[in-house]
Amino acid sequence: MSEAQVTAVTREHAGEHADEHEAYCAVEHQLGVLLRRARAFSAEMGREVHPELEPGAYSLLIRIDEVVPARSSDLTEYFGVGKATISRQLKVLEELGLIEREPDPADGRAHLLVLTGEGRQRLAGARSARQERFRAMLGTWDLGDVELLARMLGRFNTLTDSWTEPGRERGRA
Amino acid sequence: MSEAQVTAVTREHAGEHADEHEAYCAVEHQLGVLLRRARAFSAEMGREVHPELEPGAYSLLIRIDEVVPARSSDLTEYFGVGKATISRQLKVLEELGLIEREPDPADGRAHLLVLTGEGRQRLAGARSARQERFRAMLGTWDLGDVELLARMLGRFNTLTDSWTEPGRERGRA
DNA sequence: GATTTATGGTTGCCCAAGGCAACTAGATGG
DNA sequence: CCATCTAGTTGCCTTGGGCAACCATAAATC
Repeated sequence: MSEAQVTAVTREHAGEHADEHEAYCAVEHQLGVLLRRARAFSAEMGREVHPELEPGAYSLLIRIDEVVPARSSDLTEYFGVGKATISRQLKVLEELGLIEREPDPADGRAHLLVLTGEGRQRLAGARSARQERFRAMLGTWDLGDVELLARMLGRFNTLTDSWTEPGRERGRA
Repeated sequence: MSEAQVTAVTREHAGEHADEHEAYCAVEHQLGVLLRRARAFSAEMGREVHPELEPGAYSLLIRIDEVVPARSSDLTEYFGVGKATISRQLKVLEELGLIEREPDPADGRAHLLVLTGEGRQRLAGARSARQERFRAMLGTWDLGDVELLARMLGRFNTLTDSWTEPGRERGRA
């Protein structure tokens, strides 16, 4: 059993009361650090992947590849950012020839997003390069812990997609 | 035992081989989403805390409070961002009367950072407001899982502080 | 002790990500 | 036909942050 789990299980049988506050505190703290480093981190990743592929582009491509055919609004919802941002980034991706935007036959306002061959190729390259970086970082971890981290992040993310809808454009109230 | 742990432990006894790739992939994916949402998240937090206290300021104050007396370079190292950024943000905090910068008696170049009474007060307010938000989000989780999330994030963060030193100013090579 | 080099911080200039608002164009419903 | 709604685009703004140049002090070397 991995380091993290042992500690967790131990604590679970201890005082579940005063610990709560401390636990929120700890999450808040670690998340604070992570988010502060977010940019540097993304940049670090992005740079090694492909200079032409800017940091933000990558996750966008991933998503477009995952859900075909994607629509702009899907992406805004998924990432919890405004459609303006997505629109601009898509424009760049299109100019780089990584995606194509064909008009949605079912809805004249919308566009369907697909990766071009070039896009798919670059994505594959970027993906493996990134995964290499992740392996380099997480390689010393227990496999279970890596999976655990992914799962915890995933669960946290689902929390945030609830409150991502209201307010400040995005879901547009 | 919490949901997350059960799954992890189960998998740990399954195929530890092909899973590795998948695990890195998953971390990468979830982290991508999280980082994309980072801004919105911080903003959301910051706004409710105190309008006068901008999002980024909070974590800075926390750190300054934690390690007294703090020096600018401590903060740059801790957050993994350049000293320029920190310097600017400190200036704002000083103007808001939340911190004071007194010259370091031991080193004429450096400044020692301390929270003012006002700063300490605002920080306390902000802190509890934020924790309230975290409770609202994580409240449905098992206590063990909250602690686990904090721990996993913490471990991940320690990974990144290794590679935060080289390159792009920060550690200045 | 004077000169070089290193270090802590500040500032100017730039970029990227994102929000908001105003707008266009197609869709829907009266 | 007109009103309203919705998908995207674009202009303008703010934040966070990097880089480089710079200043002042410290250390090191001669």
